[in-house]
Amino acid sequence: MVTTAASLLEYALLGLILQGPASGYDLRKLFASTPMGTFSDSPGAIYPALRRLARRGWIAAGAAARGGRRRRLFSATAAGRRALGDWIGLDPTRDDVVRNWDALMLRLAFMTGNAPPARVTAFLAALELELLRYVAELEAFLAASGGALTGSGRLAFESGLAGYKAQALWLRRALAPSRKTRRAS
Amino acid sequence: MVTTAASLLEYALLGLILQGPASGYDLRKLFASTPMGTFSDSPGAIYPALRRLARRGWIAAGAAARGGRRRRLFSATAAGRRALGDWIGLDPTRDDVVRNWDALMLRLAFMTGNAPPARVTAFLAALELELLRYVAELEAFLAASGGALTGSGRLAFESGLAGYKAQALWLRRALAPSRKTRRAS
DNA sequence: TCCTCCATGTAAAAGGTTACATGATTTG
DNA sequence: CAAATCATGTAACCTTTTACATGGAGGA
Repeated sequence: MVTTAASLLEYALLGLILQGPASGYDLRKLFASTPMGTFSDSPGAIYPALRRLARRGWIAAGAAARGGRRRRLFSATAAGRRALGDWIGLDPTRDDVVRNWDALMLRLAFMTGNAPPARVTAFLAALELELLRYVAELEAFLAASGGALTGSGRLAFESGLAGYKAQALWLRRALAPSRKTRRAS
Repeated sequence: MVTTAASLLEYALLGLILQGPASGYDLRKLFASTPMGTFSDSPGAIYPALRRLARRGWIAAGAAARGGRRRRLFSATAAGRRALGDWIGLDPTRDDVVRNWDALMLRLAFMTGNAPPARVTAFLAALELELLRYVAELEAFLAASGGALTGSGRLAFESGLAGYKAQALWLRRALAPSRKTRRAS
């Protein structure tokens, strides 16, 4: 069964709710006060997204009434857990690397606890492959037509390249333990 | 006069057209075959965006008919040049760093040729300030509640941090020449 | 009581994605 | 001539942004 994909915000909300029931307001605060701040904390995005998740049957609202204050606590359903698992199971593509890096990192962030531990290293290894391929592409571009880059244009390009290379280094470090294990075994 | 902001895609198109007249197809090919590939090359995005730019008076379509093939060549207007200059003149904010890094790099890329050379170093210096501030925030978060980060969650966080640190390093390198000059003067 | 924060929502507008449509022109 | 490519577009759908709206709870 292939469930149609949800938006990145929806997956972010689903993943957070899977770590424990939460209200829309809780989630907004989370986005406003943690490194998850890359997501918008605007109610006009979050409440409709929660409703969509509920309509899909991935989360469900429980009656709260704790303390008397009006609050809608959402919990994840079994279908929700499965949906996140499916999403996490997607392999990184070139397009992910170029245009959806955020989605890759969100999938990674939610892996522990929602997928078998081996999934993490498999994901990282596949990501390293795609990333190194793309870095090679960028360097080929630089070699071929880098001379045409003007002053600040070149700077911007170098910023991008430096960013991708830093991720490659991070990946090598993150994969080092598992590689050592494999070599030793 | 404050012109209302345009979308990032619109600024990308405007900046490219400022470097020389281009058709929608030219721009699509550019997005499909260069590191500008972070932008979508879908006609459903580009052609409407070009029409919006034309309606604003930032670009204008010239009759082409070169070779007989049907092509609409767009050229930038004086108003377009001014609009891009205004946009480039915006200083980097925290929000830019956290959620609009792409826009920052696009502004930087278009600076040479569309703004006085001093603008580049001023921009980079302001960016360095915001970036270092944000990196400090992230490290404070790690120190305060980093223990709560689960396995793969921690990895994702570290990836982000590594990325920002790499940009900080890139910025220091990019600013090194101008700092040396200032020290010497 | 007044103000602030908690908490949830709605409505309009705009932009992008996806998919489809259409013709002209090279190229094999 | 057929197929691929050039070149431009349109329409439906979905999500996000922005701004506004509402009402209860708690503190000064």
